Amino acid sequence: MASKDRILRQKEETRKNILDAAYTIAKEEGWQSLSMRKIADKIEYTAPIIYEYFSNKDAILQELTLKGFISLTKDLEKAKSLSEDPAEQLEKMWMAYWDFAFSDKELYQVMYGVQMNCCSGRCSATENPYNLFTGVIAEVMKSQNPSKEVIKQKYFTFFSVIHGLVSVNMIGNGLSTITNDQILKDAIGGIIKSIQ
Amino acid sequence: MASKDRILRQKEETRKNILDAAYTIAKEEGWQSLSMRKIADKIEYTAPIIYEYFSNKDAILQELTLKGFISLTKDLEKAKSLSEDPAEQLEKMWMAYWDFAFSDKELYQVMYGVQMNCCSGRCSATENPYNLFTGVIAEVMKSQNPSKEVIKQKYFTFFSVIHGLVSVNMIGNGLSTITNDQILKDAIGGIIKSIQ
DNA sequence: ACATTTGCCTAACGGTGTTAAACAATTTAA
DNA sequence: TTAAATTGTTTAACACCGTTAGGCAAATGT
Repeated sequence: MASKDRILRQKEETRKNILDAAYTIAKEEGWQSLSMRKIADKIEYTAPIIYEYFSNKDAILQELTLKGFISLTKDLEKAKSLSEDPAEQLEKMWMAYWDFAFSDKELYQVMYGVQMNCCSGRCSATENPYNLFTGVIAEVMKSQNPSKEVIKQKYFTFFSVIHGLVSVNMIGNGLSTITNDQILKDAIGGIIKSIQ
Repeated sequence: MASKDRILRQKEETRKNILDAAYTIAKEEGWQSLSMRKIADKIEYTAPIIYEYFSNKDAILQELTLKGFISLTKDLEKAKSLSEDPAEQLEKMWMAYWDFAFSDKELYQVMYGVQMNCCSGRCSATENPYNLFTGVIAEVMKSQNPSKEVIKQKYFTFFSVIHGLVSVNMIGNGLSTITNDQILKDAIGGIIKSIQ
């Protein structure tokens, strides 16, 4: 029966619709006002239907988080491919990270719990950006034969700076875009120089 | 009638009790599970009473935020007083900031919207830490005659690094305390050196 | 003593996430 | 083809949330 396939495709589609609806609502009204009933409304169903696709609301957020990390990883890989020089790669990657945070603001919020209580459980895809960055950092530092621990430490230094800057900007601080750009480039450049 | 005074004192006490109860519940179960009815339970009243002291739940969070900034400011002033050298003052102040974030974790969360949707409206006390820090930064950089804008920028560089590191640690990252301390001291030291 | 204010509570409204039960439609079996 | 079983979907409900309105009882003022 080929109709089975069609039904399966349809099921997959509603699943996708639920995720899309959730993300759309979050973009339009913020995560705070996202509700199961609103999602149901948007996909033209009633709320309990959603529970046949996701075990609860948190599972929806978790799946969006996963999608976010996949998307971010793609951006980072693309940025890396723009250069051959590790130091340049690193700079471009963090810039891509920064761009991601603001072009997919709500996704970033749910991924890192900015201004919202995100799902605690972490998926394995979380580690993809980590692996990408530490790989390039290792390349930049290779003349120093750094330990895994040192690389990890350097990564978190980078991450703290960028994530801090992102958070501060999402909460709203009264800094101009130009100033932010300068802080960002200064910080990234500074750390890269310090590890070379 | 001196009984008026007693009643006024009692009213002030319940107000304080509400704030204390809210903070206690947040510490015990997290901000997410804080509810008006739980607060009422803890102070042995029913929920509507709270609205005679605070216009709504957000007002409670806002007042706790205010208390947080006052407390943080006090810590920063104390740290500053430990040294006469501006650069040293700056280091000690950021260390105090770090300590505050973890000894009053929930307060920090509500102040800066980490893992929760904090109240958007900012009180004037928010600017107290800002003024303290920029004052000392200006002192450190005084030989360069920096503009207000530059000082602001340097402040936000500091802030981003520290707040980023704090956020990352509150979300949970798998870094040891020692590593964090090292990153923190490296970062603070690095920035101070870069502005001297 | 009565009238008024005050303190506090119960009940309710509209919302939330989530579950159970009922109904309708479709597929399967006889 | 008709009866049975399965699937899709909805309605109703539960327990909770923030918040408001109304009423009761005690304390206060006159």
